[in-house]
Order: sequence, then structure tokens, then C-alpha cells
Amino acid sequence: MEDFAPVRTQRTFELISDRIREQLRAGALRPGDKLPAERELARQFGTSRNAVREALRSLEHGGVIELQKGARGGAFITEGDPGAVSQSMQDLLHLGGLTLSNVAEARLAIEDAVVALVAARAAPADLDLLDANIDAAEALLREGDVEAKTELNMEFHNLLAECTGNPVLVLLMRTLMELLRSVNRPLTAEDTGDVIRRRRRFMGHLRARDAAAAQTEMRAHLDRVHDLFAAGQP
Amino acid sequence: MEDFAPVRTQRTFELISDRIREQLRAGALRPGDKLPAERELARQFGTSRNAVREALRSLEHGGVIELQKGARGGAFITEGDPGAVSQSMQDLLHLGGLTLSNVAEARLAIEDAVVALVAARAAPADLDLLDANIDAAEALLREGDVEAKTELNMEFHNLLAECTGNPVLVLLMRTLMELLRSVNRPLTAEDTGDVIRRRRRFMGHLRARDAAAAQTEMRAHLDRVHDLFAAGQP
DNA sequence: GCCAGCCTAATGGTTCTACCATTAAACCGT
DNA sequence: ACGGTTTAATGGTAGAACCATTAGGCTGGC
Repeated sequence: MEDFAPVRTQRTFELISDRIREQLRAGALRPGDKLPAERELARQFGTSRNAVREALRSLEHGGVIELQKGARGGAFITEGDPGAVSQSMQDLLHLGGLTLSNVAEARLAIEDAVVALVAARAAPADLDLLDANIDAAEALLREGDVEAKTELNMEFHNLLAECTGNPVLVLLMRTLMELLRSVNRPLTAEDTGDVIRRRRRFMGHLRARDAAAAQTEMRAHLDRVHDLFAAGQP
Repeated sequence: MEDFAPVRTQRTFELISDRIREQLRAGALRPGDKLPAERELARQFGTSRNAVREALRSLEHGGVIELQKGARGGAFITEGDPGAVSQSMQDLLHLGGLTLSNVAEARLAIEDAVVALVAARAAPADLDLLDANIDAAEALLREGDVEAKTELNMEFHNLLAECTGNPVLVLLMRTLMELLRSVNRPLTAEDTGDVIRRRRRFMGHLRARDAAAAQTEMRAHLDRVHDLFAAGQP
């Protein structure tokens, strides 16, 4: 006989955060909106302020809300925080579920798709932005500021993803690169001149709308970079 | 003059969760380990139990720990929960940062890469698993259980990703499919027979290690499915 | 001897109260 | 009109008390 189901399994703060997520899906809450104050929410839900706070903590960690203190403070619905996805994958990596080469392989897949899309649909203005990035990197290299130049080189990939106009691809690119960066050692400077040359060739392929050639060029570059990363690992 | 930096910007519970994440990165904490009890943590950190609970709530939401109540209960380090990543992306979607076609396009990219890898490196046993999935789906179709058959068809893609042996790709595939599923309408049954035929052809290409042909077959299928999804949207 | 039932201790879950720190806006004296 | 002060609202922290669940030990009757 199984006549009786458990009276209650969910925890109070989960009920609260679920209610708020509901209103999000329903469109009743939109980015920029402000939730009632903690004390007021506690009153409305008929719970303690503590339970409300734990629910808010959960939503905050998920990048759904931002909390501001002081008068006129409160919990505000955000535009959505890609960093939350990144954080989760970082945790997964550190918990040992993922390896560096797993991440590198996935990154290769994303980059491949991005390059194909950019070759097919990027506007000339977008390509100019990419050129500007390479110019800036070259200038920094001449000045000997390897650190800043490396930063710009990573930004190149993010720019590339943004040229697709697809925020999902941007998100995935940022996340995977962040993961790779979190375990890398600072790259040595010896090979930096080569990167600039490769980038120039790559842009030539893009402007010619030659997706296959651009992919080949990028692949060669990434294989090399990922090898360097792997060498830095034990 | 900027002689004085803010005395404290981070909140107490953030300091606590950061400390725990530190120990994770350092390897001092491993999956399966149990954290001290809340009261004990509060004592060690010299804070209130409340702050500890909010830190644990944050870690729990991130899939880093699981909480069990009762005697011998406590906070246990998990193996890593891919669901946390999914949840974050779901939130992002609902916050309006992403569109259905964005997700579909990214999914296409991942699937393309997965197919190429599977064609290149899948073991015969893996391919047999895929065949078994198709057989089961066909059987369900004959019985008229469209619901269960659709479920199996989605599982096919997850199996495919698992054949790559890369958990990152598995994670991305699961997440993106989950996202697509969360906004789809139940597909109509009229086209289901066609899917089985396509799958059989696809497997033929895989066994022949013909990545290009397999990709073409899968692309055609996904383009169609995504169109159906889009049609279900306003 | 054994076993069902009870009891106890440990732990997370919840509530309540009090107070602090920060912030913006209202207020007031000059 | 200006500038400083006060006030009120809000999130952040602390501490205590109690509840619900769970594991394990205890006990008494068979």
C-alpha cells in the first residue's frame, strides 16, 4: 500500500526561489525589476527572513539577481550573467570531472564552427575590428609588453565569436577559454612573432570568404597553443 | 590620494565559500569528503552559523557539495554536477539573453564536431549501443508509444556525445538539448518513420568511417528538427 | 539469544530577535 | 541656496532556540 506520499520534501528556500524563477519564465519579472525587500518577502511568503536570504543567495549565485545594500537597495533582476556558467564549469574541472585536453578539444570544435560562420556572414566592419586587435597586439609586442599582448590575443577569439552574432557561441568560447586560462602558465615570448603572422594570413582567408583555409590556419594555431598548455601541466 | 583601500568588500559567506573552493583547487578536499558540521564550521571561521549556511547554499547551488540531514549527515563534496551548468544556461535563456535559433546553431556546431570525432575514433561496441537505441525506438514506434520513442531519439544524441569520450562535449550536448527541449512543443508523429530511416543511413556512414557523409546526414536531420521547434514558437 | 520498540545524540532546516553598515533622501540651520 | 546632519530603509551578521530527520545504541519482553 502506498496511499501516503511524503508530506513535504522540498526545502522552504527552494520553494521561494522556484516561485521567483516561475515569475521569470512567465515574464512577470524582467531584467531591471526590483524584488521586494527581504523583510517584505518573508512576510509575503510567510517564512523567516533567513529562508528568504538563502533563496536569494541561490539566485544570486546563479546570476539571476544582484543584491545592492543601503536605502533604495534590494534584489534586482539581472540581464543574465555568463560568469555563472563559467564558474560552474570551473568547479567541474577542479572536481576532476574534466581534463585539460577535454576542454581543448571542445574549444577546437567551437572555434571551428565560429570560423566557418564568420567567414560566411561577417560584415566588413567586424573584420576591421579584428584587424585592429592584431595591430594593437603587434604594437604591444614591439614595446615588449608580452602580458598585455597575450591578453589581446585571447580577446581576439572572443571578438571572433562575437562576429557570429550568436551569444551562445560567445558564451561557450569565453567559458572554455577561461577554463584553459585558469590552468595555464604564462606563455613564453619566443613564439609571439609567429602568432601575428598567422593571424594576418587568417584574416586574408576570412576576407576571401575561404572558410576551409581559415579553419586550417586556426586549427594549426590552436593545436600549438594547446600543446603549450599541456606542457605546462604535470 | 588613494592611500586607503576599502577595509572589506567581500561578504563573510563569500570568504567562507572561497576558502572551501581553495581547498578544492589545492586538492585538500576530494569528492566524497565530508565537511565539518555547520556549527563546527561557524566556530572555526569565527562567524555565525548563518553565514556558514549561506556559503554552503552557494556551493550547493554550484553543484560542489550535497547536503544530507540527520545523524551522520553533513556537507559532502560531490563528483561534480553537470546539472548546475545546465541550470545556469536555462536561466540565461529565460532572462532573454538567448534565442532559440542561437541555441540551435550552437547545437549544430557541437553535433558536427561530435559526429566527426565519433566517426574517427568510436569503438565497434559504441556503435552497437547506438544501433540498439535505434532498434528500441523502432519498436516503440510500432507500439505507437510516440512519447517514449521521442525520449529515446533525444538520448541518441547524448549517446553519440558519450562515444567521443569527452565529458565536456557530453555536457554541452546535454545542456543545449535540454534548452531546446524546454521550449519545444511535443513533436507530431507524422515524420517519425523518416527519422528511423535517416538514423540507419547515418550509422552506415559511421561504420564506413565516412565523417563527411555522416555530418551531412545529421545536419539535414537537425535542420529539419530545429525548423519544427521554431514553428512551435510564436 | 534475539528482536522490536524506544531513547538519545548529532545534524541540517527554520524561526526569531537584535544589532551593524551602508546608502539615499529628507530635513534644517546658516 | 547651500552644505552638513539626521532619518529611514535595506542588506549583512550574530546568536539563540527549537524542529525534523537520521543513525546507532539501549532495553525489556519473548
